[in-house]
Amino acid sequence: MDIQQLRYFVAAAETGSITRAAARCRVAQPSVSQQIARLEATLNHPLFDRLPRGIALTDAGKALLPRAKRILSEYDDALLHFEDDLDQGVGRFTIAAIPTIAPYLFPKLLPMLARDFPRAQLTAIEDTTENLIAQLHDHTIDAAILSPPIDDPAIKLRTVASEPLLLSVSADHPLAHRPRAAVPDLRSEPTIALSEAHCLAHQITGFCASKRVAPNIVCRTTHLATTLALVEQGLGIALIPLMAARATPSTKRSDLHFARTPPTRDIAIATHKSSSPSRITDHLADLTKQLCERHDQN
Amino acid sequence: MDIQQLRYFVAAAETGSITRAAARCRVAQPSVSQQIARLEATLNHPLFDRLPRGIALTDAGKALLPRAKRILSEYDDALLHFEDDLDQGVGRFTIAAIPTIAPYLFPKLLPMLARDFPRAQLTAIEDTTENLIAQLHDHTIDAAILSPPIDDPAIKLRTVASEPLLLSVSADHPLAHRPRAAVPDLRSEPTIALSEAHCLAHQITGFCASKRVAPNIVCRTTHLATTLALVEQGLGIALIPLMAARATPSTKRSDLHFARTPPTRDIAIATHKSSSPSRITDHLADLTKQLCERHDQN
DNA sequence: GGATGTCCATAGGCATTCGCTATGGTATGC
DNA sequence: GCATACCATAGCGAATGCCTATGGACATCC
Repeated sequence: MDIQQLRYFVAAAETGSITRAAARCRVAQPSVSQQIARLEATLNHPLFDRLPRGIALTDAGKALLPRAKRILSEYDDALLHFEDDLDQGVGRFTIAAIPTIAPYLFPKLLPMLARDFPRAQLTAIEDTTENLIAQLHDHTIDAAILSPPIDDPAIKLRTVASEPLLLSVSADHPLAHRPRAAVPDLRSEPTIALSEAHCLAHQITGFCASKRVAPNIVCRTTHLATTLALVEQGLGIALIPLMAARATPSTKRSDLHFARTPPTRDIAIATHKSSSPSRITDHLADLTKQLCERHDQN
Repeated sequence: MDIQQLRYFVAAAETGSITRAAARCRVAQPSVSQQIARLEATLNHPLFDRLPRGIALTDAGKALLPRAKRILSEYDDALLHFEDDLDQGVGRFTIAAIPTIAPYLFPKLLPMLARDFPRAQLTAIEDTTENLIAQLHDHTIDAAILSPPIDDPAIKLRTVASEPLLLSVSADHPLAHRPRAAVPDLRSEPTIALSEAHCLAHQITGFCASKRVAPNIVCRTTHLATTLALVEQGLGIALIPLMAARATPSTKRSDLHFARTPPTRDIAIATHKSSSPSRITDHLADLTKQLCERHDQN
């Protein structure tokens, strides 16, 4: 039983004649005879009564007809709408971001992506850089939003933005009402840092080292949200990304831009090098860029 | 693009490997490679990225996957449920009856048939014997309930019942309170007859001729319902089938059985000789027989 | 870094299948 | 009884599908 046989069968059922079915299908009459005979053999039931003037469905033929039509309609739809589906990004896509990005970008990003690709089946994942790279390797995820550097020749990076890190202090901290922060402010102040599982922790460490500042780390948290809460309670100061400051505004905190040579982190879309271009990934990059630029403007 | 190719495609997408897909489908690996390559060629898009360790879906592959699954599921369901459908009488069936039967049997018969074959798509037709025979010939209808004789070698008849004709008179007619009717009662009484398009009219004419009675026909109606209405108004008497009397009881009418040698008509299921046996037709015959016998018992 | 293993693609051979033309058989209708 | 309409069968050639064997690319292991 294959598609062709079903097509011949439906044509014969609808025209009531093998000859007319052959004409409709643009083949010779014996081809239809043969395929219908073969179909009857595989189903082990005659599908038509052979009349002197054409054919008529048997009970078996009547039972098969609606199913055959459904199969053919699914089949034809597939061929007809495949290109449209492709343009509209139909299919299952899984995107990911690191924990210092996901909670601040996904709430805006995912609805926008779902709006622009309403027929896509989107899944979002949050994990560390290391795990995301591994998942890109085995193609569990299609794209990851993370922060360079990534030292893996199999990973393709598209840097879409660069965002400053701000100095976040409690509202009643002496620095709170200064218009700008400066690197020396970091010195000896009690500082809240992130766990070293996060790349942001290493980026901050690198920045401090380059400025010859050794921060006085009094606490390490496993998530930026915790860091912010601790800052608000006055337990210390912290360097936080712009998107975190913008996404979780608070009157109990003051987030200061650095006056000069601010620390920054890049935001990049990572994909596997062997993946072919993807409309959704491209659009993900565009949207991420837009969102980061919007943060910068305010 | 055929079923096999789609099956290989889905297997490859789900296992992430052409080799594993081949194993799952119990064929050699090159067969899967080849069919997927062919599928990609017909769709004009690569469906997989070839990785050093397996394969991964492209956007095109992701778009095709849900449609491929739907096609396969319809296809597999068809093969799996075909026999069940056949047993349950799935399919479109058209049954018919002549106008002196249809209004009295169909209201009970069709619901019973629909109950016993809930998945059948039933259509009922009412037309004259002549037209029904023609429709049996071109297989527009599957079976017809009518009354013999039918003189057509291509039509197969199953006589399922024989019902008496009753003498129907107005409630205030002198005959109304007689327990039985007799043939002489027909003589010279004003009589309502059916149009000669109905076989019942001919059957009655034949009966009268055999009894040497020439009824005094004062009116011909095109439908039994009209005949009954006229009888109730006292415009004349009429011979009506038992089922009509039972289905439309009225206090304004009295329907008398004949004491001896009552006129009768047979009820038969007509099918085309070249039709193969049909569960629904068989059951139609059973139900018709039951209904007629129920009339007889009351 | 060379050997090994894994995985997919390609080549060539074999059997099957499909569609075609030609023809036969059967019932119908004039 | 002949012509017609319709389906089935036969036989042929082309195409297709699956197979085994092999090649090439990349990763892994010692």
